[in-house]
Amino acid sequence: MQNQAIFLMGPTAVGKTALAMQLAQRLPIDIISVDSAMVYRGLDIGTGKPSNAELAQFPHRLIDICDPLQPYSVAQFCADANYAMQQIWQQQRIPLLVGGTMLYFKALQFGLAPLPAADATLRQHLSAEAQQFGWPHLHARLQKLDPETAARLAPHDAQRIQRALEINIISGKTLNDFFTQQHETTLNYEIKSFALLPKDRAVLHTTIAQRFMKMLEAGLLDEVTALRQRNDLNPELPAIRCVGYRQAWDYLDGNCDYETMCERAIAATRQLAKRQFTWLRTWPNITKLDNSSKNILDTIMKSVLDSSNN
RNA sequence: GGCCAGAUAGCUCAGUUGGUAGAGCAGAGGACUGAAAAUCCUCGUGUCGGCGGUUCGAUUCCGCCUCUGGCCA
Repeated sequence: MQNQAIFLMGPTAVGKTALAMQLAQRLPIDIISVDSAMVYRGLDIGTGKPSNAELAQFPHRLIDICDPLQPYSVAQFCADANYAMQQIWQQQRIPLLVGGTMLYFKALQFGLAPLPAADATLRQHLSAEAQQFGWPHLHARLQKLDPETAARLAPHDAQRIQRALEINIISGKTLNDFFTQQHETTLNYEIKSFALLPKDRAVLHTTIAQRFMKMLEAGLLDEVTALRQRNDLNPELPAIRCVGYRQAWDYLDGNCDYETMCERAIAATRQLAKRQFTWLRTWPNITKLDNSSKNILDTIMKSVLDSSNN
């Protein structure tokens, strides 16, 4: 029997976590979180992490594995997730990968090129240079070092220009040099992919707004205040750039009023959901499920049990 | 009640020396290889508050009205 894994994707606030726990109650599965924000310790309320009680009943791997001071990465995720899946199969169980970080799913399923790792010092230098001369200036520099990549990047795409330069400076090679080394990954397991989607966008938008208000009631600002009191974190860090945390941090800096902070955080959440829709719209071999329909559990369980019997 | 300032895109506002208008935000679509809850690209027709007047032509000038601020009574 071939190993199998269940991938459960979907935009923020559709109910992925609740569904995952329902499945865990009915099937021999272990949950792996696919979420670039839940990896950080101390970011609980704003990331919609399951409660301690829920985590005790349904343990999630890859939650609370990283300090907010240290950036997590897609490559680290692939290593961690593959390791976790091996463990789960050894126990004769099925991994359920659930979350909304679509790049992580993509990298896990389709692989990554053997690129050099991030270099914090080099990034600092490049950022300082960009601060002074602007990203178009660095884009022009990339044009000389790696014209192919420069051609497909916009002059203000700070993050990708920085990464492309970083790779070139460290290795002397272009991005395409690495991409051609990337051979198609052959997975030793079968993936069952599901997308949990809302029946319509307006409903999701309402849920998103209500959910943020509940997060505030649950003490989101206290949580952010505690992070600020560490004195070693700053808004440039990936953890503090997370939706909700970034806006709350800015509010606590005194840069906007409470109402504006709420509006911005909710809008940022909607925009996150929109980007997740874009990934999902053309995702290959995926079963799309309406989160308001009754037989979601049956659909997934039938699909999983069918392959187990083959 | 009188005076003044406003009324323009879903929101905040700019503008047209009279030729039917454009930014930011929101929204929509898209891209995405070690920061991805990130980063970036594309998309702007709306009785220019209402009714009249002047004019070849009014969102723009004039009058009245409605509404919203502010000041004076």
